[in-house]
Amino acid sequence: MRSRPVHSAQPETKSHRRRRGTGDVRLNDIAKLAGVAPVTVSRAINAPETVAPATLQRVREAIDRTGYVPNLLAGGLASARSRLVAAIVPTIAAPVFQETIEALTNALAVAGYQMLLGQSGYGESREDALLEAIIGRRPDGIVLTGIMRSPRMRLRLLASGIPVVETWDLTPTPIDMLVGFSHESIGSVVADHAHASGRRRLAIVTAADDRALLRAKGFADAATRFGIGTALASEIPVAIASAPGTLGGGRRSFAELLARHPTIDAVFCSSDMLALGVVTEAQARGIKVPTQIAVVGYGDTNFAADTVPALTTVRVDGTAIGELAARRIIDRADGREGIPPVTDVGFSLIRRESA
Amino acid sequence: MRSRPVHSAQPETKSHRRRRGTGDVRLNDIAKLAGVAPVTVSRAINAPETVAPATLQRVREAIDRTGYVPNLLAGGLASARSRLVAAIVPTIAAPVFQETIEALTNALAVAGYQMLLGQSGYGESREDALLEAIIGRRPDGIVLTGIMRSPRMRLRLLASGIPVVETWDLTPTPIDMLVGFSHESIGSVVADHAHASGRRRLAIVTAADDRALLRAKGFADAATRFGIGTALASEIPVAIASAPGTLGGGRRSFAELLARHPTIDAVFCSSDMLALGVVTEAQARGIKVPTQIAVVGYGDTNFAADTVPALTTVRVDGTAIGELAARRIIDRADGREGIPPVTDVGFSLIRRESA
DNA sequence: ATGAAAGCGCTAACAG
DNA sequence: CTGTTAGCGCTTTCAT
Repeated sequence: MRSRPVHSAQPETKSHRRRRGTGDVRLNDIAKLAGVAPVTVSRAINAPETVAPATLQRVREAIDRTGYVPNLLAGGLASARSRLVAAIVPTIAAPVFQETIEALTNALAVAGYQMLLGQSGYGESREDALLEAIIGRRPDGIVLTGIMRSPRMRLRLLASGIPVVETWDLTPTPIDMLVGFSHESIGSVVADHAHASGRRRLAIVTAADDRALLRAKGFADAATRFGIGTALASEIPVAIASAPGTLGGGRRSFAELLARHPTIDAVFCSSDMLALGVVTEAQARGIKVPTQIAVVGYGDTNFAADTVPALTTVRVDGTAIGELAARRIIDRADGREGIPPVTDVGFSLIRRESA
Repeated sequence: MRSRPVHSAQPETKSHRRRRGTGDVRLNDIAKLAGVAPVTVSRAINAPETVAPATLQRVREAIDRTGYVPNLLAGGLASARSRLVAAIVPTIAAPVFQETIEALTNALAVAGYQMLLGQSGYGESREDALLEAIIGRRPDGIVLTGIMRSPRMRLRLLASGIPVVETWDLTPTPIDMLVGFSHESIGSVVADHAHASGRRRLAIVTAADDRALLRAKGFADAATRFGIGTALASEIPVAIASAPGTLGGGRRSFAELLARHPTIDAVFCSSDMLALGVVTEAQARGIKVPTQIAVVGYGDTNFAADTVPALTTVRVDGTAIGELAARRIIDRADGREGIPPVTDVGFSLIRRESA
């Protein structure tokens, strides 16, 4: 089967005929080597403070000598704590979530947890299988980027009894816990800014994505309250690009928008990449940004400050979201009380040159 | 401890005083409901073709009725196959690896495996802990993005006996299996292209990253073979930006390069984002691309085709890498023979407008 | 095609 | 502080 060298020959220490797992040295072997009972080794590893220093020393030596790595599958089964947290993202390619995933992975690693990563963005049937596979691992928590909309899945998650943190959104009815912010508020704040800057013919370029559409809605609603929009209609012109937003998508959407509404003077984009596309297309056509048209992005991606002109955008602290999500799960696992079910991390409008 | 509703009350079916895991319904319960032995339920789930249709039917009904989800921790422990594959990336933020991770996750999910994600980019000590945690889960395979350089870690991986696939690089001495391509060849091919286009004063903007430096080396070596470089010296001017490469980093590096070597006529960048930065800085200074200076990127990121001018870049099929890596691991797990230890997926130079 | 028995490697519970 | 005992929930082996 395998053909690579293995640490040492199978020790026939114990049973009569048995199969054996990948690892060759077990807790028991360490116990024998150190001259203690297996439990003591377990304690030395998981709760060193409950073991006498001298014993600890002997156990540690035995571990170092053998290169023993505890089998966490067995540990998880016995303790009903897997020290595993599942994160479900629509797709790994979405750069907005990266900061969150990165912070989450780190915070979990520091606390001795591993992260199981799943992608949900492949239709209902696959999503069902994904959830099944995840629940089957009995993770100590599940972090969702974006709230879960499918009622079936929500029910399944609830029934599983596993702590769930939904993120990157705000909903009055979270499955369990939530760390996010209001997308509609963002749209509203951006519209305020455009209005305050004297813009009156607003438009939207957005990716076809639930949360992006929510921001667009907040923007459109606010604009409508101001009584502004295109020249005649009170409706805000919208161009929808396929998700995820790309530079090319931004260019094409802006071109399309311009063809239909040549007089627009501000565009709110659902991502910085789309915004950069709009700026690129504007420059290619000799339209001045921000003089003739203001452009606002979303995400404060690492290029936003260095484009020409520098992008005005909305920043969300993805790192904070990841860290808080980790904290919520760990607190639950530790049986802590009084964990806030909903946390709003807010956002900020970063004013640069493009608007 | 937990305060959310749980599926049903704890069934006191079995033991005298016992603790219980998260899930409430077990294989045994299904067996009783369906009127069969536990093994039969196990078979119905893992090898349905070995069970009589009528029996299968009854078992499936029982599963549907209860919402039973098998405990994979227990299954993994008993079978010594965890159906878990670990992927280790330097950081999640590196966009080049996204395609690979995405393809890997999918290919694994389809085959019934889950992916454990770990970040190595946080220094030796953390890397050690990471590896320990991963090995402890007894994954059926480990995929490394980039080869592992630390000898300690290489040894540890080897000793674990777990199948390993190194990716995104080519080395004569892989730990186990490898799916990658030659970074030096890329540099060499780009230098050829620059030379063939009549460029004679070449320069490099690179992130401080092992593989990027390898491409830079290939580029510099080829240029030296042509006897070209700056006006006098045969050394190629290099500006090093901190990893990961950003648009701002590209702008600053290019400015620095220009200050030292005002006559350069071609720049090879270690990422498309850096290349976009170079183009941006050039435009801000009124330097024409490609007329006055040619710019080549790396990655063929989704914006490369749509910038002005469109970026000439190097494309690597990250999806193929991910899929092949998954295949290698699954083939190993299935005990297949004749798995190629090294696979070179190659790359291609995408000629667009910037060079 | 189905079942009985025996663990996989670890930890919780209850002493001492 | 340390040990004994009894599983965690599943799959393997061997038998029918």
